[in-house]
Amino acid sequence: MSTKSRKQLEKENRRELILQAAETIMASNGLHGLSIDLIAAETQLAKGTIYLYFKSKEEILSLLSVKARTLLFKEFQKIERRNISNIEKLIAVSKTSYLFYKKNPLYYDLVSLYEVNNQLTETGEMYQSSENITKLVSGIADRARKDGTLRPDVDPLHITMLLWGMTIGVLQLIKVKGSLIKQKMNISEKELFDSFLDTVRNSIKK
Amino acid sequence: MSTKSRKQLEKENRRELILQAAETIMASNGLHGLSIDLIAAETQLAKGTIYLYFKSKEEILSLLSVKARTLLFKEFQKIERRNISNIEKLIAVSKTSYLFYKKNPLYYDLVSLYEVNNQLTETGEMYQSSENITKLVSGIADRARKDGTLRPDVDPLHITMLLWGMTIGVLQLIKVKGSLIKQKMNISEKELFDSFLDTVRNSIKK
Amino acid sequence: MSTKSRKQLEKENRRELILQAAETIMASNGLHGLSIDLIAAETQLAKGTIYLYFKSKEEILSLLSVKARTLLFKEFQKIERRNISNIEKLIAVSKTSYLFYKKNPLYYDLVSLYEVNNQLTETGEMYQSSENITKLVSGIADRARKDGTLRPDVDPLHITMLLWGMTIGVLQLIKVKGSLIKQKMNISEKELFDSFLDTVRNSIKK
Amino acid sequence: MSTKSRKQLEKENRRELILQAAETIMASNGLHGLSIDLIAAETQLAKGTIYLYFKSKEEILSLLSVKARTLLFKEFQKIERRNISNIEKLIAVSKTSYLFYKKNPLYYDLVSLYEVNNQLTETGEMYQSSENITKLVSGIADRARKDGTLRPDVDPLHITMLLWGMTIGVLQLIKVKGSLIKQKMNISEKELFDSFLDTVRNSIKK
DNA sequence: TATGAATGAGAATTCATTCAT
DNA sequence: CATGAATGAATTCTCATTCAT
Repeated sequence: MSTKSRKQLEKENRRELILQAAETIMASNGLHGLSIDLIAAETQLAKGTIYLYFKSKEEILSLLSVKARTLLFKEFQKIERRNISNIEKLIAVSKTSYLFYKKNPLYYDLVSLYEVNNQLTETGEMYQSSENITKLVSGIADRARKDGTLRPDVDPLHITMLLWGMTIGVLQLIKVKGSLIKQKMNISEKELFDSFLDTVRNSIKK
Repeated sequence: MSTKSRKQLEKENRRELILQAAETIMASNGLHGLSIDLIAAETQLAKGTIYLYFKSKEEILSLLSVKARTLLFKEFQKIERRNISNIEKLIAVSKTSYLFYKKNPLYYDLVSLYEVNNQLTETGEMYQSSENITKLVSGIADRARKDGTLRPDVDPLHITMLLWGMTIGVLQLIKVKGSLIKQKMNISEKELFDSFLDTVRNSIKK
Repeated sequence: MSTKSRKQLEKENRRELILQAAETIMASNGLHGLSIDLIAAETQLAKGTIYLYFKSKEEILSLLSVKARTLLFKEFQKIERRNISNIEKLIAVSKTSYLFYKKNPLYYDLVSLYEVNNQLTETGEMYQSSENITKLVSGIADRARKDGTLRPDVDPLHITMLLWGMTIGVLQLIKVKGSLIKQKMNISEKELFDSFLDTVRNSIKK
Repeated sequence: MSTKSRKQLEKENRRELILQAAETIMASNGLHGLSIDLIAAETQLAKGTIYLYFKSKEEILSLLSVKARTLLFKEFQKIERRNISNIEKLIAVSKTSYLFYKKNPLYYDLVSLYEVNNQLTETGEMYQSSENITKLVSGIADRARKDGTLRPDVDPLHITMLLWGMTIGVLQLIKVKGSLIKQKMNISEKELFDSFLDTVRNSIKK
């Protein structure tokens, strides 16, 4: 489809290399532990070189955030192809988010970074990646409404947003307090999240 | 119970003074706008003095977070005294969180700071303040279970944690994306949050 | 006189292209707004290529300074052809400098750059362009001396240098403080410069 | 008059130390050769310490510029007390500038820094120091007008500004081209400047 | 010749924390 | 207890110049 010159490809490789390094660093230092110095050290590149490929640190974060959302989006697309009811697809959106978080904690952080931090300004691309997810989920919700599996008093667009918000919130809870909950209440992450899914199901299923 | 010496009391006054200053600063500069320099300026104390009362900037944030939770806890206590069904009290927990967020954005940020940021380590006091809320809410949930207004398949402890997680998540969503949602989907904050309350109600009411 | 090979000519074209680009950039960004990166972008040449034609950024500035002086020199040549007394021609040198400054602020900056900044080292070519102006002006001064219109106690060579120095100084004053002078003292640029011309006339006219 | 606490004095000493260091550096590296790093090295202070005393590098430059102007101003004040005609006092302003430049080339650069560079914004203090000089000189010019020694067609305010501009210009010329002029034209700095003084005298003396 | 990726030494500024007084 | 001067590592970003291809 796209015929890229060798130059172009090499450039993209470098970008990818740098993004990889940024991921590695964030994976061990946390989102806020990223600095250009560390990226330079990790990639064995000069500091200035980083700026040949990205115009600012924020751009790097942005792109990783988009990447993470895109990956999540792809997971969501797989749901669409499953042979389950639309209402179960909605539930699957939450479930998939959970699995995504378990598999890629860093990516999950990146997805929620811009959901949680209102200092940063979303770029067009970021907005787009967010929009894609919204559209996909609201599509499912619409169909669930039409096939009568969604409670009639639930607005498809509202539940789309709420599902996202609630899921992010519960995952944060698990992430930050998970071990405490396990220890003090003897509730495992898995159990708690399953309860969440039941809760959601109860609230939206006709 | 505890007989505090004059010194002890003075020490606590100073601590209070410093915390107040920190609040004032954050109220106008945002959570990230807090610095020890600014606290020193605001309190007219020397920078070193701050460190006599608090071992780090993080401790100050911790304590304010505790304070914020305590305030929220007090709001929750008022719910207990209301003449509504236990199930409605559970809903009221979410609703109260929303009102609290609208009234005290700073406190709300402080409450969620440690829910959202896993770099920071919770102190015993912080844990306690969190525990208080949990106990209060789970108490309501237990009673709702006993009086039969809570769905029998909903675990009171589970729903306690989930309610908290979901609420925080939806409030974050509103906070960060609220204006976008209004603009693109023409859904007001209030509407969305009301939908959330309905959603919760649907999912827990027998 | 000089028979240049095609290569030589092409090389000169490239140099010219680069110098043009530098001018364009400085015209919109100011003298300090020039960078090799921008020149490369403007010329569509690679950064390294610039260094094949000029050994440093400083050389480019030097040459533009020469060009600017050459342009000024040409303006001065027109004075020679005018049908006015030699003493008035000397005054016209200052006047012309003012008009040149108003018309080409960038060129004027370039002319004075090396008059004002002693970090930079003048090249032979730069010296020559400066020399040309000096010779032209001192020629006028000599003739003014011979035809008796120049005060006899004024050394032609001295006044040549001084006229240049004073003019540059007054133009700098106008450039940097012009608006302040207008505002605080209500003296317009034009008025001030006319006073300067009168001052000069007074001091050199017999 | 002013009773300063020991603290205050020490603080001022530190500021003075830093300013001294800045001067030393600029004296050897030129005005543009100043950096916070170098100041830190020269003073044996940490970089951050510099910022305890000055809010920015620009403030340091500003203050040195003010200092230089103030020194020059003091020299000008001595002129007022001399027993010479007002017209000769005006000439003495130029002469004094020359001597000041010869004695303190760096200070001279600092005085002209803001006369020559329109990037920088003058602070109130800077403006004041400039104003002081202007007032002093225009006072002399006014008196020269009143006692009839100033040409009646010369506006005192105009000549005040022009004298300053012309002097700066001629000193720049001497500074940048002085050795060249000596070499090529065999005119010494001193001679040239004396010619300048004659020129000024011719133009303003009745 | 031409390229342009890579360099890396700066640059200014911030700020939590320490420690001698 | 109280001070506040001092620290210095960290941070982001720039840009003239070089050099392998």
